[in-house]
Amino acid sequence: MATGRTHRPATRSRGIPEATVARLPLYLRALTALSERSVPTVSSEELAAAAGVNSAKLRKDFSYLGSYGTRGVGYDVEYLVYQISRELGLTQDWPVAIVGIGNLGAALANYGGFASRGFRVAALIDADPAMAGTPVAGIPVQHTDDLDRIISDNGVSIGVITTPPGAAQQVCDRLVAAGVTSILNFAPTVLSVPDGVDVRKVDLSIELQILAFHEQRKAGEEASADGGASDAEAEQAPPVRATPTTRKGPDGDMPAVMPA
Amino acid sequence: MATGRTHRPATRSRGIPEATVARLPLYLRALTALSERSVPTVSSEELAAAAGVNSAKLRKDFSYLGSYGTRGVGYDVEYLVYQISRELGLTQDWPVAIVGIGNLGAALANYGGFASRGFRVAALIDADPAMAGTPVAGIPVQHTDDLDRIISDNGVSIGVITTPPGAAQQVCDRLVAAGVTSILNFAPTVLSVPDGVDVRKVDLSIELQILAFHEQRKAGEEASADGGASDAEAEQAPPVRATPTTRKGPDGDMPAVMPA
DNA sequence: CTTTGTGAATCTTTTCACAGCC
DNA sequence: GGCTGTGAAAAGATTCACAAAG
Repeated sequence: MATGRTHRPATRSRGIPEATVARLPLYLRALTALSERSVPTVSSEELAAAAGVNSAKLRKDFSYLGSYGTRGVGYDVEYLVYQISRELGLTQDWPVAIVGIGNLGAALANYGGFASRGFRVAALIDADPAMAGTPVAGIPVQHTDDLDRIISDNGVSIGVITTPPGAAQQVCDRLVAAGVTSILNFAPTVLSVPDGVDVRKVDLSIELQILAFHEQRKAGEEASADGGASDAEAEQAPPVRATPTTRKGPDGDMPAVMPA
Repeated sequence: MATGRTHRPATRSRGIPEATVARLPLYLRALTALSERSVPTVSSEELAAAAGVNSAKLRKDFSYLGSYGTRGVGYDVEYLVYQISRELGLTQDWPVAIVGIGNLGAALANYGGFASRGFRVAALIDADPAMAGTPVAGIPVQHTDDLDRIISDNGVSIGVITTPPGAAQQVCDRLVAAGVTSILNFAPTVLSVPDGVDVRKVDLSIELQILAFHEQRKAGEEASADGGASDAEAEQAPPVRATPTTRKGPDGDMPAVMPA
């Protein structure tokens, strides 16, 4: 949902579809669970169920990585864990810096599942001088002034932004200038970055709004069932358009023209 | 990325594509910013830039809602804010319950942008009896035993799960039994829910893994440029497959057969 | 002249269904 | 017999490009 950037116009490198990449972590999680239970092999059907997808999709996804299964048997769990980990680049260590140590930043720093898979919180950075030195999750917070040096010294290439929205773009620019090429943005802002930098966003508010959309549908569905254009639903006086021309909202439109 | 469930086989109701729905909150945010700056109208080009998409996509998206623009002029900001809000169901109040008040749950409870758009934290629920009564973000934490009653009393239809992964499915089941039909899941677990319930997930670890994938590509690209199968990269001894048959990983495969 | 709204073309993703292999 | 791997078909999303409207 986020990036789509290709930092080189979709060169015919080893092309794994983006949708597939986004599911590999899911498979990996399911496989890790099986591995811990010492399950030796798993079928596409079983694994798909554990990952919450259908088996055809899973098989197609795996086919982009190579032929790692055995017909009539399934997939070797350990082998597949290794292959997917390698494909995702998790056989190496990724130092990560979190910028903006408020409630959310601190929560992420404390989050266990973070370190579990190759990711290591290498630095915490905040603009508040009062926080400098205070340890959060055992890691001392450092001041933004030193951002550049902190990034270089730790070889950070992945940055996590948990600042207030107003500071996000500036922080982003500084991270990029310091050499960060992947950013996970929790601030509700659209970040603009140069080509070659990937941004993914996580936005609570957006997720809730998407849920609200569907929720509303469900509520409306109970009442409908006849195809008629139902009566109004305008609880508050909606704003009137500047030029009240021919609008054609498919249904539930503004209730006729209203005086301002 | 998350739901895909249709709780009725994609009935020809007012069909707005899922991809469009996922972008509406983005447009709304950009529009709200314009509204606050009292900008009266905006072109698809400008708005698209502010939302971080291209203008053709934006126009197509809006076309599903109806014809709300004026040719040669653009879109009326206030009018569009209202229309999108209504479409997303944000003209009504959505009481939300957060279950699992650890670091993350508390951070979300404190998160400002939460309340801003129709969402209201109606209840905080945790399994730890010691937390009961303690206020977090001004809201007293209640015990899981009362989950059922809390959900009904507050008319909650959207639940947020921030429990440890082991508890997530159970909490989910209880929420659904109590009447919740939309769930935002922060726990790294695949939730199974009955038809008619929507689940969206937010997973930090997955996002980082996707970034790592692309990051790895970038690093590899510098070195390559010749099409040759490069030499190994196996830092650790990888697991050997049970039946070491003909695998054909497209490149960077396991370094020949190894004795266990 | 400017900018929307939208068919048509293109690209991506998912699903189907079955040949091929164990 | 069971299960993977994959072409081919279908569905969905994005982009193009331009007629229609102001």
